[in-house]
Amino acid sequence: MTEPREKQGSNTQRAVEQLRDLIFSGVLAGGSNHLETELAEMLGMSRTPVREAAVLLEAQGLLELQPRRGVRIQPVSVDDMREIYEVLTELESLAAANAAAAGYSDADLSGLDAAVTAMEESIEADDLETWAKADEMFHRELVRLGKNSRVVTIAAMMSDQVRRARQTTLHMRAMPSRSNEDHRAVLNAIRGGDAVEARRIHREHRERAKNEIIGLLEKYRILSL
Amino acid sequence: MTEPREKQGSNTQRAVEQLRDLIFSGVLAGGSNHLETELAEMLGMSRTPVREAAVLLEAQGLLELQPRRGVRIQPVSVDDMREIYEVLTELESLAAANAAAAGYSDADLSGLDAAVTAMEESIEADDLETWAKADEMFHRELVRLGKNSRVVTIAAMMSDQVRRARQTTLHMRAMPSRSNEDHRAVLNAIRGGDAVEARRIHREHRERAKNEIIGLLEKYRILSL
DNA sequence: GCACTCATTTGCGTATGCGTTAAAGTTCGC
DNA sequence: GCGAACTTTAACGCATACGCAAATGAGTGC
Repeated sequence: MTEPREKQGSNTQRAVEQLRDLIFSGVLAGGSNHLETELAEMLGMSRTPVREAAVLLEAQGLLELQPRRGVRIQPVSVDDMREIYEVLTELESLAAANAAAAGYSDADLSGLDAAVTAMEESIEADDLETWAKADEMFHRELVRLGKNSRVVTIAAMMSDQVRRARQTTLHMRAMPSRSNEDHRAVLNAIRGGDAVEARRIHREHRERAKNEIIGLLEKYRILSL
Repeated sequence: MTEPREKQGSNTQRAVEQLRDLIFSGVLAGGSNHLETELAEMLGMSRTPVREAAVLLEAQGLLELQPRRGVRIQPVSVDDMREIYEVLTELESLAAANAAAAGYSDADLSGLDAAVTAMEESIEADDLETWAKADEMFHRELVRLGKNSRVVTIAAMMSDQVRRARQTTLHMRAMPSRSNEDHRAVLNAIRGGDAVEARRIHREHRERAKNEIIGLLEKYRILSL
């Protein structure tokens, strides 16, 4: 349940990072199979650390080890998306409620505020890429403020599982004005110490986000990513 | 995010199972350190599969790999318990609501019913061990009925993290009559298709369970397990 | 007695090679 | 031509060994 060990420079750690990058970017496509030896060559190291990285990434739900068929990159179907968003909705809403109950000062909430502001600016500038980064920052900061390290870890895991799909669909979506109103409203509820309202708003926000991305996948007949 | 690979009889799989048993039973005590070589000897295999098992169990939050200090069994503090129960409460309540909305038949709910009945019987018989098993079965079946595989996996992980503590405190607690009334009420709400009620009852049930076990730890000055 | 330096020990991350076995390919019979 | 049986190939799980570096212990000087 820990983050990958902070083994600065170990080959396993490097393999984890590089494999993640390859998975999120789609270079290693959802559903594709790759032998351990192939990946070891790709990453320029022996099979042992690659295998160890794969075990870890399997536990994170990003891939599946299939003996004699190699490492299968876990595709994410529409149903997977539903599941993932369901978990995120529950746990982030909990975090929002906890954050509201925590009595944070304005300084404590500056990270959230900065993310919302960055999103507002990127919407004005029509810059979806920057918006996406700020969006991610908002959600990460939100769960951090909820002060449950397990929620932080699980939410990160779920976000990772859905990352490729979000990246792939980013430019298919409308400019997320409504989304950011929600973010601002959640932040205000937290600032005002209203746990019930923070939870409610965030839940509705996440439900909308789920429906939007699933709607895109269905519209464009994307069965899985 | 997958269950450990179903590699029947592989040393890694065996190591995972045996280490889990040792951890849950307290033989490998929370906070204790064990070298990979020591564990390899204990399990009668070479270090490679032991290390692979440890990587996996680290990802499940049961232990931590500390270079040169070995494998540290993750102790569970009162704060950890709070976190774990918070996650379980959210996700199981979601599962209860989903199960209620799913329109299950009586046959579909027979597993839940059997668990509740077994608990009632073991309460009559003053048999806490049997009650604990039935309790676990109830919770597992509940999340299964919620039909979100990720919730199933996360809930299992959280339950594992708290397993030693529950086992250790089992005989310190009162006979759980109220607990089982809750179980019966949740089942009835699910049977009646009332998602809001199922969620509410289960949430209160889990809150009570959390407060009870934490109360025990604090009463007996048990700082961590 | 304490702090510093150097030498030794040892634990781990990794590379390599071997044995097992599943999968792929080939051959033969109908 | 198709299916079954046999053979070959190769991927993986694992054991072993090696090199690196962190930790420990010993010795010396103040």
